[in-house]
Amino acid sequence: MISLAEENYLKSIYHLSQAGSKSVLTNELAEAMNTKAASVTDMIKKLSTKEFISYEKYYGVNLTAKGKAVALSVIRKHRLWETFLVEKLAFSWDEVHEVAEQLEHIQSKRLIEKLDEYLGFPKVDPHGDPIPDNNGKIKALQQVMLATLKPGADSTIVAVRDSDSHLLKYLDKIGARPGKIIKVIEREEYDGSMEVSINNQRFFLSKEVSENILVNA
Amino acid sequence: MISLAEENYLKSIYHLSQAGSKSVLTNELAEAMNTKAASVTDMIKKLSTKEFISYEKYYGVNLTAKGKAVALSVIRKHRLWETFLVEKLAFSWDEVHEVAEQLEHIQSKRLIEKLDEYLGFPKVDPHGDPIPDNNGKIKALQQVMLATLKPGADSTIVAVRDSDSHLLKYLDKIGARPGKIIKVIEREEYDGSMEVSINNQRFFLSKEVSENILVNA
DNA sequence: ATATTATTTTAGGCTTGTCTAAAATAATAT
DNA sequence: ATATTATTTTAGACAAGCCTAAAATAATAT
Repeated sequence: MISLAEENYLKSIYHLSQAGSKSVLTNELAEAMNTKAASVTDMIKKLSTKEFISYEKYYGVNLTAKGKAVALSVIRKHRLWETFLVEKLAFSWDEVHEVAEQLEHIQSKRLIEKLDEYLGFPKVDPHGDPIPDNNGKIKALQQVMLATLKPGADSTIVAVRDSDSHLLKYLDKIGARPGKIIKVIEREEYDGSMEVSINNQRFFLSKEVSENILVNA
Repeated sequence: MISLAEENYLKSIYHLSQAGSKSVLTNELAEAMNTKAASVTDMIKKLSTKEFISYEKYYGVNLTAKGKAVALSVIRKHRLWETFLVEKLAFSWDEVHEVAEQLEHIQSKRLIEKLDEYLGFPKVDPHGDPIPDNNGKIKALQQVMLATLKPGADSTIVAVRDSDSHLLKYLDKIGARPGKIIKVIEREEYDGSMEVSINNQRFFLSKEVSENILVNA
């Protein structure tokens, strides 16, 4: 008995608590959920009563084991559906997110088991993000922002952080996909931009872009 | 701008108006939607304002062209997803309905186009029901209830009316699937039950069952 | 240590979709 | 033609999830 809105909040809390290691604050969550702080407080209370999160007034929230399990199950579904859309329906990389946001809420254990099997039990989704298993176990990838690499370093792209469709389209165009090798040629200190090579082609990436590309540590 | 509840109402109205040829009455709809007449009246007003139905107080509703288009689009999605579940994910016939009830509300034109293509542009779903095309055209099958056939007649099963999972399981067990040939051996007048043969095996079917099996006219 | 600023919560209200109980209307039986 | 019964609508209420504006609390600056 968990609503769509509740699932989305739990998923967001999970992602935000992965980013920083502290409690997730009301305003952070409001921004992530595209809503107002007051609405977040309402929902937080509900989730807390249902014991999906622990909540200390004015000091943010943390997922309980129960809440984390829900979040990971939603993420699992999201990533399996994204894989399906790209591998089977020939969606391109940048088109899948919105649709997967809907599909992730379909309730049917059997469906997800069958889908997983149909896809050959994939370990990562098309963005390179790991797919949690049936028990909510997820392999933490050793990933760092491309932005942090020094000139001369080369590394494999494992994931893209933002799911903004303009970014994904751009990355697709220059061939910056998970699995690809990327090499840092030069880095400008004053604005954090860098020149890189992918497939033996050179590109300039702004700091915004290079912070969104995650590579092997 | 159409909600899940609205889509479900329109779908139900469509199905009910296929069954009988008159306006769909509030109580019929209430029963079909598993809700109360007062709730139906509320929703009917909203759908009427939005011009999905025409509504005469106390005399029931009819779909407008606009409303029919929505209903058929939902039905199209439902039937394509059912086909996917059975053909690709190896669901059995009787398991798909519930899941398809959820999947039919996913909003993405592109997804449905791709799914249709992936399935090879099927014309009927696993229950033998026709799949409306992209423009909402649906081929009306010439179908009659098995219950109306006379002894000696043989005919091809084209669809099953009720989607109750017990019924579907039972029909699956005796091999009564769309495409199969069924022959009426004998019919009891007093209770409407009949003896039939499928795959050269004989079965007794109650009137309830034989009214739910639809065959070629 | 206190004042200012930023964040969070509370209070009260809105919409959607549901409900029950009562009133209105239509259908049916005498 | 009128009374009874069945159906439908109205009225008023409620939960979920959101909102704005105001109040409370925490963080920060002096």
